[in-house]
Amino acid sequence: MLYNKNKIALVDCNSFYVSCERLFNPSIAKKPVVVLSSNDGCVISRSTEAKVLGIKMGEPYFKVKKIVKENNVKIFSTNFALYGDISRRVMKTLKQFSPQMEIYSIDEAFLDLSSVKDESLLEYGYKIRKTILKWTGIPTSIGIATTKTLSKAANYIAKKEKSGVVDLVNSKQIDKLLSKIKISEVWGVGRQLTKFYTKNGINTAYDLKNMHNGWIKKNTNVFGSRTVMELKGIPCVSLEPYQEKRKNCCVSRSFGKKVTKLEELNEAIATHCLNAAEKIRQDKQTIKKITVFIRTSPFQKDKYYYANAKCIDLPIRTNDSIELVKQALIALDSIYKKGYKYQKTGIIFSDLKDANIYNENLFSTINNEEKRARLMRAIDYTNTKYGRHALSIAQAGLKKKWNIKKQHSSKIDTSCFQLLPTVRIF
DNA sequence: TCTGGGGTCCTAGGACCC
DNA sequence: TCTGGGGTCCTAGGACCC
Repeated sequence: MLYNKNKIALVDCNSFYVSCERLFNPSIAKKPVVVLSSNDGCVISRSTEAKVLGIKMGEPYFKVKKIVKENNVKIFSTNFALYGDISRRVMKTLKQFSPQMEIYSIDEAFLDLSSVKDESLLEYGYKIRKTILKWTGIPTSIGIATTKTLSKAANYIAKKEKSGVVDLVNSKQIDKLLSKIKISEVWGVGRQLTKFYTKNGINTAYDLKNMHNGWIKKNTNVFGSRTVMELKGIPCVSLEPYQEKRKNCCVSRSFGKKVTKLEELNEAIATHCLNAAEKIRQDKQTIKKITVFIRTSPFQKDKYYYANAKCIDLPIRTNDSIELVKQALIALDSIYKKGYKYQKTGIIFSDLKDANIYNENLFSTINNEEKRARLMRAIDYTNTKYGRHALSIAQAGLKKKWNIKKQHSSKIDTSCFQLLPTVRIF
């Protein structure tokens, strides 16, 4: 039988956000470092040294403040402009190693290595790793296997090994390695499935691999079934080299401090709406549905808790900021209740389609449609050239008192000339 | 005091039709 | 008194990912 085995590598950047901060700050190399989520809320990236101190992924910052202080852990607020740019460089470098590549997230990508000989896979992995480190300064781990799920597992092992590369394609050690992986660490097994599997005595990736398909199908869904097949080495999830356009677009933020007034919520929603509209225009898309949601802190689940959302089905598809803000504010007004301390608000655009599909709107309610499209282009152009929010609309407000907290930002942006780090030579 | 943001896919159940 | 069966489509909510 002539049969081409899949060979898939998963390349994953180590502690990606921390590594990005370290690029321009040699003094924090080998020190405990964490990066916080938006609003300095949770820990979302940790250096190895910080992990050793017991700081957990996703933990609220206020809960680890003591450890941070006692151990002089370096803290950074998120700087997505920086991480996004470094990510682009990593991906561009990676692309040279395989024409078939799927960018899976900001810090990882699947590579099709089917054209590499079995015996050369490990060596090829080392070469990729070395090149990425040399060209971008970012350390990576690489797992190579015959399915995506197995390459994820290989990557998990690689993260713990000094060499940083693990090849399972011809390995006789697969079962031994899989039995070292806790069930909760398997790709596709989240909190609920972990609970269910452990209850049924399935504690490792190896245990799961050996389950009968019938039992899995009966007790879980197609997802669960797929994961087990992939662990057995049968590919069920294919590599997707072409990035499809998004189907939804969401912009939401927690407030820097609690908000009670409708006027401030209006500003926030208008601001989020403008950001989301800019994104979909960039992708040349239009939308049909718009959802606005507000909520108080979910950690206060009593009479002080309130959450609500309103979805508006637009009469015509559009990506016009002014029209979208108008509709969003109507939606917000319908769900706003006085007397609550709001913690977060956001906007979701759904039913996205390519703009050129519905170019002509027979019953357009927006007058001078062509003129408005030109206005949007002018706004986008100005904001690209002179910085975000250079041109906005009045409803988005100027003071933005509700805006997020960001107390520890490195303020470096490698895609903006003014925010490049400077080097002084004495 | 202080708990992120942005996605995808699946499923159950309701609305609706004949 | 007795109230079908089968299909599609849509939506909200849940689970998962990083």
